[in-house]
Amino acid sequence: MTGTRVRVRFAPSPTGDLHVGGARSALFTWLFARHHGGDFILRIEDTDRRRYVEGSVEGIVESLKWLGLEWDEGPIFQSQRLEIYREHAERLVAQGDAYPCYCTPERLEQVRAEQRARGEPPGYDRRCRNLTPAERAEFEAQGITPVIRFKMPEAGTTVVPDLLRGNITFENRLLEDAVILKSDGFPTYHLAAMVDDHLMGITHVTRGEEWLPSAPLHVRIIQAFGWELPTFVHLPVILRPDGKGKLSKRDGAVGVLEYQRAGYLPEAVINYLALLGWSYGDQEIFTREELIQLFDLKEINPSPARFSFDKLAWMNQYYINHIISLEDLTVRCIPYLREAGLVPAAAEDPTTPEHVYVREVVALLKDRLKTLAEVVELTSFFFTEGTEEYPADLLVPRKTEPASVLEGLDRTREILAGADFEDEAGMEAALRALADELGLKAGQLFMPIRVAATGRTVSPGLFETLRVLGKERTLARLDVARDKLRAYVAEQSSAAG
RNA sequence: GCCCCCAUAGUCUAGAGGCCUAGGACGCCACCCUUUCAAGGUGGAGAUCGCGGGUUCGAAUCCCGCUGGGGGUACCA
Repeated sequence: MTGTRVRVRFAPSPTGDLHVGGARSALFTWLFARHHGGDFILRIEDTDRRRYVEGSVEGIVESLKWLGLEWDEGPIFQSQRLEIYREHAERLVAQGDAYPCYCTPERLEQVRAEQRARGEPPGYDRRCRNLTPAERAEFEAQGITPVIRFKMPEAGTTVVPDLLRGNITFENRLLEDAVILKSDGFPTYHLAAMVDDHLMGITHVTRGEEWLPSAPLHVRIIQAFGWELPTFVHLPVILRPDGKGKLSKRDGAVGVLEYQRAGYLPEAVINYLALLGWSYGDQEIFTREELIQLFDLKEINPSPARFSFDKLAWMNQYYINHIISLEDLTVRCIPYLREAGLVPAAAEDPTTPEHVYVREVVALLKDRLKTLAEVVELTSFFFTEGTEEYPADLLVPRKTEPASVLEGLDRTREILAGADFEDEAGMEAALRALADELGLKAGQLFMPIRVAATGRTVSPGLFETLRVLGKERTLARLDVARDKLRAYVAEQSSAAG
């Protein structure tokens, strides 16, 4: 297969949102294609009408686009290729490699039940494998639409070559005659995927490890057609954080689009997913280009890995704090702030004062943001006239007298009224001196100011916050705080007295 | 039950016979920085390399068995 152009595909079935496991398969496949300058094809395996979920194709497409995994061909829908699969199934029947089966679901279920009762491995008993033409005609006369089953050899072994695990040998006698064409005329995965992979010139079949048990069937089907085997790469499954089974929707945020909504960066998600089963020495942070250059399917660790929400969250924060630029972060935060109604549309234009202001705010949050969505909660007070409502006692730190806090705020207002708000160091020096004079620790003075200015006890650095807030709003908020505190002190003393 | 895959700290992993007194990262703990929260810095706890046999002068690395975990066992993918 050396010398041929690499062609790979991502082939999800439209049964729901694209989840992180599927996204990782797509990523590995895409990286391999890009590394080799090959083709990445998107194929939709919609051959089960019962499990089809409306809108999931759109979701898959949106997810892949968001992650930046662009495809070169497709999406190709298997449901539009039914004729192709039917012809191939008929060809196998004509060659004697497949046969129509008229057994009812009820009979199959009964057979399985009996096998289980006898402790035998369940499987089709091949009753229709050797029907006489007369028997076949009889079933046809009854109007039964048959399924087509593939004839597995009854003895010997089938070897599946897997890129990550080497040759895997299966006993043919333990394999059954699987259905390849259903009675509704749709193919099963086994037929459709093999036919498409061949017709589309797929060189490397990347798919989840859950396909390993049916791989010998696939090998036999391909051989029955006389086609060349592709390179099989069975990617390890992703396990739940507790390791108990495959990761699934029940385990929390698992859909790719959920991460988009929660304010994760696609590059962080990509980086995290790449590290789940693949590594490059001690390096952990990779640009997309580095990933393309360094990635190799052969180096994938075949053991299943658990999904860690914690590490993904860390990765996202790391990208926000250290990788992307301030302007980039600003641009990405604006949609969240817009949606919350905190900033005007003008902020989207980088030449406007509104945009510049958002950037100043975001600059203060760059080291604190874990997700983009958090920007709303963490910065809302920068975009409103006053602060949100807060209880008066929030202004009084532990082990501090309300009266001295009130005095501190009064004096602070006087000092700040005459201060240059662009001079953070100057404001800090003046207020530190004030704290000294009042016999307070810096924190005992700074916390009330913080609460007055922001309405909360957690915020960016105090003086940069004041600078961005500006004198007018700061003084107004200090006035509100002083009134609130005076009322509180009065209430306390009357209660005490 | 049967078949298949996998097996280094709580988690993701480095390691392809001697470089390993097993390296990195997340998480955890402590200290430093410090006006809160983060970020950052320094240090720490945490792995008899699942267990038992081999092979070898020498094994986390090779072989076998066991155990554990995972996957499959559909007219689902």
